[in-house]
Amino acid sequence: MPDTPLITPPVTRFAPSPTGHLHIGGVRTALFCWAYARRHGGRFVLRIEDTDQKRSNQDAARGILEDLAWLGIAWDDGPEFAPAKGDGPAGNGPRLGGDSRGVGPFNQSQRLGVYQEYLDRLVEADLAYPAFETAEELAAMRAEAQARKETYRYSRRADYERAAALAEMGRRDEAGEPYVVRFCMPNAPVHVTDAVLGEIEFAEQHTDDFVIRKADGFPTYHLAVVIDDELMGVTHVLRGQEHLNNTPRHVALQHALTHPDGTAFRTPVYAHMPLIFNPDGSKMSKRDKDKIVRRVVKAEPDAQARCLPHATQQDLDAWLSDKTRQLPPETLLSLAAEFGIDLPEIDVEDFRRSGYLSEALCNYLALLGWTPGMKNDDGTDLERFDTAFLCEHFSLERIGKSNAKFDREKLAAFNQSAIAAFPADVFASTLREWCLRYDPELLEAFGDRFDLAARAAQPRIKTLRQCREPIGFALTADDAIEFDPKAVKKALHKGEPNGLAMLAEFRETLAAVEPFEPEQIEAAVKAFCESREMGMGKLAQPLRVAITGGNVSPGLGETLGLVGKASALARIERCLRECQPG
RNA sequence: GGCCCCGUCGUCUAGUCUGGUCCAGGACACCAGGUUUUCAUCCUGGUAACACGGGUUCGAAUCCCGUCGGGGUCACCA
Repeated sequence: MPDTPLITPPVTRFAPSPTGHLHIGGVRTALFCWAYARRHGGRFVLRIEDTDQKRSNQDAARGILEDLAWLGIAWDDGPEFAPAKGDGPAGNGPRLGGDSRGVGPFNQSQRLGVYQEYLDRLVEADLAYPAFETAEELAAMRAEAQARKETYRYSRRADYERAAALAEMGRRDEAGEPYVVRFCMPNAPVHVTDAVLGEIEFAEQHTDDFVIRKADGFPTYHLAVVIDDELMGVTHVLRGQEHLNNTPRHVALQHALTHPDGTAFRTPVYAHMPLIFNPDGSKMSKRDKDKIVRRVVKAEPDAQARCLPHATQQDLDAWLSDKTRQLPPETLLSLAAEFGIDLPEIDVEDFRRSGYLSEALCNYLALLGWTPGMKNDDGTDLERFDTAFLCEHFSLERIGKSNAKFDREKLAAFNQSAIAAFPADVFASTLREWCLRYDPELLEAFGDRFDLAARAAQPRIKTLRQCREPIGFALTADDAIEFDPKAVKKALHKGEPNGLAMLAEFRETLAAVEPFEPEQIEAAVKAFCESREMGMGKLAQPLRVAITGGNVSPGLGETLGLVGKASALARIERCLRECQPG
């Protein structure tokens, strides 16, 4: 279905519930909502759906704002937020959010009065009604239906007396006793037009009279979402396909609700996006992280003892015996560190910590369920692009219909090229920001050689976290380098003259190199080899072994420059002493 | 189980609406070569898919029906 020409600019919204960091699936939803608004000169609203008092918390809400800012997804209306320097593309940018249209507040918990107003009118018009069954009674009825192999559907009892029910509602309001309000689902099929999926008809007998006001007085998601979308002028609802079955409820509510002046609610354009799964087809769940750590902990014999510094015995036992239980993120992190486990990345924060760049993440995610459908000059499909491109070309009609599996390998490939594409100085400062947050020791360890370390690592890593690998030799003490016997044999013992002899000879030359920087070092090695009419490898490989213990390392100049002249000479001396044949 | 959605290489996908240009193109991964002082990068080449069965048609990945498979959802969670 083509996107209809838009007379008025669209308004999209992203409406997470603040129960933790932003889930990777939510990122894509937010990204598309934002891109769609930008593409058509509309507005992007961020709303916090905190109507579940038990699960919502303000730290999580704050975390989600940070996550979005880091990704460079800027909201026009919503909670105010000042991006910090490390917050990706939005860092040091203008303040995010605000309420220039006067449609806030944007936390649903602050809008209770609004919902109650609409709810009252619904009850008054007999489009909704109070219900007094207890949770136990409902559970019993469900069990009964289950036994008959039927799906339980709530509907108003035939002997329901409205006057008596309203009286009871009034009494309970006075007495502060709980009850719920249910919506009268109309007895007719509901048609939904979806920009991705097309026309869908939901037969009336499959949706029951659902709760719209909970016993604690809060609205349910269904009521709140419909009222807020209307009041905030939302024209396009992009969300995951898991919400498809909720849509007839929302459409029915839109038909029933009216503004105080009598005007009707409008139905927005819906676009339900395919879901994202793990490679094995399972759901990408925050619990995956707990699952993998729990498995390791259960398998380790002395696990309990090793866990205790990180968590109380009580919490641990509860967590170990209940598969649905989650440990606080920090605890999980320290346990993972304790047992050397790589946690699967699920939330934005996980990917950020693992050293993925927001550029790569956004690019990869945009491709999960959407393609620009354009070619590069060489005829290959265009799939590397930035968010500016996305904002210019995103369209609902090119959203796919089938679910996707999340492929970390491809993400890593995107990340690697994003890293490689940075100018050296930009990469160094990107890595520095990352280290500041996740690996300050590394920053400390390299000191004024940090930029060189970044330069050596840049072409060799897929994630920022991997930066220790190619330059790890520089973090080992000179006398702690372990010489790999195979490398020693190949590079130092073979040939005539052998590598050790080359090293002994080159020592003097190296000692004279000044300044001791990659370019000068490379030049010295080159000149040395040319003067003897031999290949660079004859000297380069022995040097590698002497400095790093193995035969793989960054460029020679970088490798030597990273340890510094004193260490380089010391390592060569030690190698000469300890790696003699026999 | 009811309802709803989906089904092209291992994975993400182009192509499906408007049937022929598709013995199906790209990307990631994998394999083989090449460049390079090692590694990484880079370059070249290769393996690999229209779920199945009917139908419509001169012709089907593309249209129709059925089967099978996958997913979502059936809460006082969102």
